Amino acid sequence: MDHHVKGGAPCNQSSEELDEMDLRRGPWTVDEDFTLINYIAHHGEGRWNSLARTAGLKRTGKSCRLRWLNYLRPDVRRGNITLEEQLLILELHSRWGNRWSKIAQHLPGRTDNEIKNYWRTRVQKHAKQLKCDVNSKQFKDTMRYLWMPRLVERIQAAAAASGGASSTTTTTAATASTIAYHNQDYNMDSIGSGQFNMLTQPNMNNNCNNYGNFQINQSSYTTENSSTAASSDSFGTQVSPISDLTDCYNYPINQGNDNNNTNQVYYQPNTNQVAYTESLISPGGYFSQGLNFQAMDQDNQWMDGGDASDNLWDMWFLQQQLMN
DNA sequence: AAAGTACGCAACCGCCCCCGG
DNA sequence: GCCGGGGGCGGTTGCGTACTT
Repeated sequence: MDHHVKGGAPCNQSSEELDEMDLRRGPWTVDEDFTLINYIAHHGEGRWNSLARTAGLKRTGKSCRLRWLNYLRPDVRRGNITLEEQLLILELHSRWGNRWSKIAQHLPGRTDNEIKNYWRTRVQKHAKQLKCDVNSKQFKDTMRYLWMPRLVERIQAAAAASGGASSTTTTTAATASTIAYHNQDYNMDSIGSGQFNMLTQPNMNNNCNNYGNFQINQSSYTTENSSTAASSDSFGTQVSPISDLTDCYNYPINQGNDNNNTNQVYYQPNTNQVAYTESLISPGGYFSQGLNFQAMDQDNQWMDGGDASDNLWDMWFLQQQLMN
């Protein structure tokens, strides 16, 4: 698609100027991407307005910057938000609110835009379903006491299922949790490092599936034998690349992240061993309110792909918790 | 099969801050 | 101190696609 939309002047430029300069808006073409990449490869980034002019791009500097940062950067990661990343986003958002760029700094390769989109499309959706404000204490408590512990359970379960983790699903309360987050090396064999190598592929998921190696060294969560957590991840040994908050209460697992736009240009990320350590969990533990998730797991397939009645039950339960 | 709806996400917009002249 | 350009950030929009009826 080749939009050539006019109107809506960017900063400091009138629409007449835009017309005069024949600036383009809308989706970027492969040629434009290539031009931008090559220019930055030779001249570096920054001074975006002059960059756009010098490179011959009929785009605003802001548009170039955004395209580069959110899409073309070699180390940018897009696609499935892992369970670990979801947990991080929830935690960091509870700390900082809508400070997307700040949150993004703690998720290597993720952009503020993607995190913001995730929050709006996933988290806010659930707040809406629960008929409460996303900024309300009730909703924050729901995240803290329901969703985040479940995410941790699933992370642990996935790690245990993979056979490479020493953690168990039975843990005791501890003072703090330290989560080490390591990127795996990306396969650069086919593309050669240090250059901008373009490859067109239907999606990037293959590059992301094994991305997270999320270790929970200590846990504040008391989950005990969570059979559901172990079985809820239909993707077996991997930390599910396809998941979101929906399956925290029996909504069908989102099969989104289609990224099937074969016209787009993707890059193999070349992030190498980006280590992240963050003390995430507050000493009090998420289960301080004594919610019996195990019982819910067994009786109601908590977080699993239940049927409609399960959904209703879970919604009812959540609302009861919010009432308390 | 077609129409309607919901969803995900790339891109844009406007505001703001910083910094150099 | 003022001004203008560059850049960052959060909010919003609109399109393509998946899903539902």
